[in-house]
Amino acid sequence: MSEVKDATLCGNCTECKYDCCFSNRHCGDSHIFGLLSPEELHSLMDNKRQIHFRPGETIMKQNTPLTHLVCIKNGLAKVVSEGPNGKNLILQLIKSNSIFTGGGSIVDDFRHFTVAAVTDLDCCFIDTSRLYNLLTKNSAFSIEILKHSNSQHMKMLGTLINLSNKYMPGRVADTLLYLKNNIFEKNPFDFVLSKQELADMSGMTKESFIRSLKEFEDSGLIHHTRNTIEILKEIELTEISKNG
Amino acid sequence: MSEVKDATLCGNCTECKYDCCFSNRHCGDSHIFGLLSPEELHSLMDNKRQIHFRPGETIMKQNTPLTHLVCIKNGLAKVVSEGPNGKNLILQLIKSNSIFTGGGSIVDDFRHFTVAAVTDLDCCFIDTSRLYNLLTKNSAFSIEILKHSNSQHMKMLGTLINLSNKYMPGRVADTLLYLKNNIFEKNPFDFVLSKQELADMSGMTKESFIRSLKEFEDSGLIHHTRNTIEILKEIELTEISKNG
DNA sequence: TCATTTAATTGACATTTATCAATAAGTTCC
DNA sequence: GGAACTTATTGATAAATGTCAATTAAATGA
Repeated sequence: MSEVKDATLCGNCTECKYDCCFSNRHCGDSHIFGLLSPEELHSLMDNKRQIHFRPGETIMKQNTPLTHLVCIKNGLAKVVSEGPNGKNLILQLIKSNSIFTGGGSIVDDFRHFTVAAVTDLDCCFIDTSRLYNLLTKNSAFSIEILKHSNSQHMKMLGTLINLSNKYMPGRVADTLLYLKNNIFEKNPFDFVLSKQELADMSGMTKESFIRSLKEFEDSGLIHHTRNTIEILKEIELTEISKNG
Repeated sequence: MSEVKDATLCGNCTECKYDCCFSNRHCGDSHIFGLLSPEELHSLMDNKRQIHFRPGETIMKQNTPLTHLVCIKNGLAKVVSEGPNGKNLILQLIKSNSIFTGGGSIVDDFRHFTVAAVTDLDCCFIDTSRLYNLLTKNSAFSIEILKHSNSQHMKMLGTLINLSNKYMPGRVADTLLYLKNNIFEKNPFDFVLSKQELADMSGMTKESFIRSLKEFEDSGLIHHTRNTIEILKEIELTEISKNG
């Protein structure tokens, strides 16, 4: 983890014009930061720092105090719930231009998840107390934050309900479709994730994941090499996902 | 489902003094409604109606449009995710004086869960558009709503992570401790829930739940009759819950 | 009260999934 | 290029859990 050159510090607004949250004024699909006035935005971004992470590095650690939100400029991150007995569950992946609030914000102010870099990644940290301060001042902004928060949790619940309702093939199908349609958005796609990580996304052991993948390959539903997966029969795969 | 006498309609503020959300001005542990001015509260409760439900009746049905929030005055409700293949998962129970927003509010405005009465139950419905209207006007209120929303989801995620990380004995132990400490708050406790429902809370079949319960009985951890459960060794049970 | 229905329990068995061990393939570093 | 290490794969087996059928107990309603 290494800090980037001074220019990324928002000393004044002209300089940070090209900075992630400021330049395009949104994170992900919800245009959260677009609702702020230049002054408000400045107050939020004032002491923001952009940090680079290497693959595998931890960005936020579960159970530590939640003092900052993270805003991902580019790269891919994973949200992991570290269970007892070393059982990890990857709840979601976070792409470029996304803000991640971490769920516990406002409630108990500690992190319920670990967030780690999957690829090389640049992100910035936003002081939660500055954010909370804005919530009282700009209601359109706070509604957008509420919306973002609810949206995140609904997605996460979707994942988790899938995990507890479906057998392995359904869960693997879910993971593959999620990777293709939501994360990499092409087919075939290269994946940076290890088989262990894919298994952690699917709530199973890596051995089981590999076996399931092999069955899909044998049935002609997918084609995979070491680092790429191609979905050949998406409809059938969707059907498997539905039926659990 | 039957509507109660006119007095519960908030025609004017004097009359609804004893009504759930108005009289004590809070729902559950977060004093959400206490942050509203009398006028704001009135605008929210204006067309509120209190409805009685019989055990088993559906209060909100999954996948229907989310037009109202529900505020439970007394009785016990269950929040159910209805999965494919008829597999239900009870995500949480809701006690008296709780507001339930249903998660999808503001985001997609349809219900992601079914809510059903477990016992006889009185609740009132609050128009979401009126609530959203207040969000823009009263920032303290909207922050409290955000807090409540986050809190709900964190609890739900806790449940679901338990479900996907633990083996059956751990999940059953969780359910028993949850019932004792969070819902009925006494020991032994009578439970109104069927074994099927307890199994749905624990993410397993009723047969598996019963077997697990029997093992706990044989080990002297609990004592249970048809409709009551007594936790005899809470520390051991907590240990089982932790170890999965 | 008895007949009918529903819920709870038990047992035998099949299926799903994890675990452990062994091997193969790829990476890294010198 | 090769040793040391990590990751991926496969197989054999055990453990966890679900399914199905049979039985018992309780609740309901005429």
